[in-house]
Amino acid sequence: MTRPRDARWPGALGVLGEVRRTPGVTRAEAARRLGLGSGSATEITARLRALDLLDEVPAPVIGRGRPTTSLRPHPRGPLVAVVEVRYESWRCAVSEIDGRPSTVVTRRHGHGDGHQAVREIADALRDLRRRHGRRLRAVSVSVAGAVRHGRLVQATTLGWDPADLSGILPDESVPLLIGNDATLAGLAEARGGAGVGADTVLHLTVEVGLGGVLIVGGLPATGASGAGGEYGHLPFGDRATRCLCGARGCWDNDVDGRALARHLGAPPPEDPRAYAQEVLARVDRDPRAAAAARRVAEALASGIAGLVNAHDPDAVTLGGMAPLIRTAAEPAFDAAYLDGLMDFRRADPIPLRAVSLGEDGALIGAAAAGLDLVLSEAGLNDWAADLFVTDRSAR
Amino acid sequence: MTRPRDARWPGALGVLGEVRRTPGVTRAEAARRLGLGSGSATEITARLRALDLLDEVPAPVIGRGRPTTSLRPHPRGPLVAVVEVRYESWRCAVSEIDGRPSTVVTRRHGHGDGHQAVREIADALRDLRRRHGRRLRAVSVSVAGAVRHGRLVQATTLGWDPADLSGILPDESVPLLIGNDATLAGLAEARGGAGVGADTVLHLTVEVGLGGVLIVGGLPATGASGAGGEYGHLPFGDRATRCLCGARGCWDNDVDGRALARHLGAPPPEDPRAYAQEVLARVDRDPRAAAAARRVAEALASGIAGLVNAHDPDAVTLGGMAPLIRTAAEPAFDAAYLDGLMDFRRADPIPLRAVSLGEDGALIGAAAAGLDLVLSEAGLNDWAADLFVTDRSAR
DNA sequence: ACTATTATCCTCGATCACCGAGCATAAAAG
DNA sequence: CTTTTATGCTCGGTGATCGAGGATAATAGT
Repeated sequence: MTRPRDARWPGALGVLGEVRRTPGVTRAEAARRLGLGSGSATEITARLRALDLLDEVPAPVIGRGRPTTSLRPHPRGPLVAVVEVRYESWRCAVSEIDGRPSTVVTRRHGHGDGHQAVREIADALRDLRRRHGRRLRAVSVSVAGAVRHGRLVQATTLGWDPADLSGILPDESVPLLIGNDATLAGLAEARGGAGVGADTVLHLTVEVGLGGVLIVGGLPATGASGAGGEYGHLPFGDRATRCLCGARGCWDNDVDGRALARHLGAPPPEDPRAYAQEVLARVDRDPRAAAAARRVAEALASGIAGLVNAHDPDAVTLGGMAPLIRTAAEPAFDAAYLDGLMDFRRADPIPLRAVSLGEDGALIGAAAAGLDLVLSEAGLNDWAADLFVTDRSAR
Repeated sequence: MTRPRDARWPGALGVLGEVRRTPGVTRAEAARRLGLGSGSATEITARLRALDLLDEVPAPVIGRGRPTTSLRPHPRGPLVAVVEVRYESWRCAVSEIDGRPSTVVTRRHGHGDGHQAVREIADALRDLRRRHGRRLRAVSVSVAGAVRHGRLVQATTLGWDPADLSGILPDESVPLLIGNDATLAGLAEARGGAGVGADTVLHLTVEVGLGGVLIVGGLPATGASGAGGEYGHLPFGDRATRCLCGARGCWDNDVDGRALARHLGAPPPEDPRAYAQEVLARVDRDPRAAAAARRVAEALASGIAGLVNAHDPDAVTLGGMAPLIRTAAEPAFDAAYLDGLMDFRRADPIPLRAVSLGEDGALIGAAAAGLDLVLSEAGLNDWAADLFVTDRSAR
C-alpha cells in the first residue's frame, strides 16, 4: 500500500456542503439537490464513510418507498474548537462538521486582565487537544475587537493587550483562526440564520459601538487584512467629534449606550450595553429616554439606509442591541430609514430583519469559518494523509 | 454523428482565463501557471482550436529550446459587442475573447434625446449582427446611470427615459447586459488596471456625482439587483440637504463640479464636468478656486478614508475627476485622508491610485462582463451547440 | 557544419470520477 | 399478499487528466 496522492474531492465537497447546510439531510435528498445519480451518491458516501468523514444512520421513514439514510458527522470525524471572547466572559465549544457547536466551558473574566483569561482558554484548548487528538483540526476564535491578519489589533472595549491571543495555542500543529465577532455572527446569519437565501447580506450589530460585515455569496468581504466590516467608523456623524479609533465623525459614537448617555446629559456609562438596555426599557414612561432613543434610532436607521443605497443587499440582518433600538423608537427608526433611501428603493424597501441565531451567532460563525478551512480541498488532503498514517501505525 | 452532450469544460476555462488575463500568453506559460502537464495542454488547446475558440501562432523565440506558440483569439471565435453611453456621446466596439475592444463607431448625441441615440445604437448593433452573425454572442452596455435588474432605472445625468435601452436589440437571440459605467470601469481596473493583484479593490470615480464599486476576488459586489456601488448616496454630507436621488446628506453633492460652484457662490453649472475642470485648472492663480477645491478634496478624501475603514481594501483606484481633485489640493486631500483613517491604519495607509485604463475603463469592463457570460460553462455549451449545427448544415 | 543543450510538443496507456441502465431491496398502500 | 413507490447497488462506458518516454526545433558552443 502506497501513500495516497492528493485527491481533488469532486462531489465530496458538494455532499459535505449539503450536510453543513442542512444537518441530517438524507442521502437521497442531498443527491437530488446536487444533481447526482444514485450511483455517484453511493460511491461518494462510501468514500466519505471510509475516510471517517460521514456516518449514515437509517432515516425516519416518511412515505412509501425504500427508506434512505441520514448523513451525519462521523463519530471519529474532524472537529473544530471554537472560542468566543466577549466583554466580560468567554466560552469554548466543539463542533463536528455539521457546524453546530456544543459548549464545553463558559467562564467570566475580569475584563482588563487578558493574561488570566488567555491562560484559562489555553488550558481549555489543551484539554480538548488531549481528549480528541488528531480529530481536532482547527481552532477558531471570535473576539470583540478589530482583527487584522489573524491577529487582534485593537480591543479597546475588552481592555486587552492585542498581542495576548497569539499565545492561545502551544504550537502550530493546529491552525488558529481569529475573527471579529460581528463578522462571524454575520457569516452565521447569512448562511443559516436571518439571511438564508440571500446572495448579498449586510449584517450590522450594535454592542459597544457598531460592527458588521458584507457577505457576498456566502463569503464575508473581510478585505485585505481581515479587518473589513468596521462600519462603525464610517463618518456618518459629526466631523468635529474625534472617535477613540482615531478617525472623525464615526457612526460608532451615535448609536450605542454612550450616545444615549450623551443625549441624556449623563456621564459615559461604565457598561454601555447594560446602560442602553436600562434606558431603552423605560422609553414608555420616560419622555427624555424616549427622545434619546429616537435620536439614536434615527442615527442608526439613516446610516443603514445609506449602506443599503451603497451595497444594494438582498437582506439586512440586525444584531446586538439594534433590534432593541428599533423597537424602542419604531416610528422614528422606520421614517429615518425610508427617508435615507434613494427614491427608487422606497417602493419596495429591503426589509431589516433581526438576527435569528441570538447570542450564538458568533460561535456558530466561528465554527463555519473553521470548517471552511477543514473541509476545503487542502484540509481534506491533510485529513486523509493523517488517517493514512494512523491506519499504518495501527497494524 | 450525434449531438454532443453538455461538456464540463474543465481545464479549458482555465486556459481561456489565462488568455484573457494575459493576451498573447504562450501555451507553455499558460500550462505552467495552471499547473498542467504538457499532455493536458496539448489536448485542451487542440479541443479549443477545434471549437474555433483559440488560435495558435508561432511565438517569437526567446532563448534556446523548442519554440512554443502564442494563444490568441480564433479568427472565427466568439465576439462581444460593447457599447458605452456617456453624457453626450456614445461609442460601440467589438471585442474578441482577449477582452480588448476595438472601437467601431463613435457619435455625439444631444443629451436629452435618448430615442435618437438608442435608434442609432440599435442600427450599429444590427449592423454588427449582420456582419458577424452567430459569432456575436453578447451585447454589453455601459451606461452613466443607476442600473437595476439589468435595466436602467435612473439616468438623471443623461436626461433619458429609463425605459429606452430595452429597445436596443431587435430580439432576444443575443443576451443583453447593462451595467453602470463606474461599476464596469472598476471591474476593468481591478482585473487589468491599477488594481491588478489586489483581492479587494475599492473603485471610486467622480463625474457628475460619485460612483464606484467594491470588487472582491475579481467579481463586483453589485448586490441584489445590480445597483450596488452607489457610494455617492452614503450620507457623509449635511443631513439638512436633500439630494436629487431622494435621500439626504449624500456624499454625491459635495465632491463634484456642482459642489465647487456652490462653494464659489456660482449657480449650478450646466456641465459640471467641464466646470470642475475649469475651476481646478486655475487653483494656482485663484485663491477662491483653491479654497473651493480644498473643501471638495477634503469631502472626497474623508469619505474615502471612511470607506477604507469599512472595507479594508487592498487597493483603492480613483477615476474620473478624482485624481484631478486630489492633485489640485494635494496637501488638504492627503491630510483629510489620513485624518479619517483609524489609528492602526495610519502607519501603513493604503495607497490611492489613479486609474490606469483612462477613458477606456468602462468599455473594457463591459467587454469583461460580456466575456464572463460567453466564456462560462453555459456560454461555451451554447457556442459548441451552435458550431455543431453550423457544421452539420455545411455538409 | 556539426554536436550538445534546452525547452517544448506529442503519443499512449493508466487512473479516476461520474453517469446511467438494469436490477435488487425495503417500506407503505391496497 | 400483491402492487406501488422510492431508493440503493452493480457494472460497463465515457471523458478528462496525468505522466513517462520519445520526438522535435530552436540556440549555443566547438
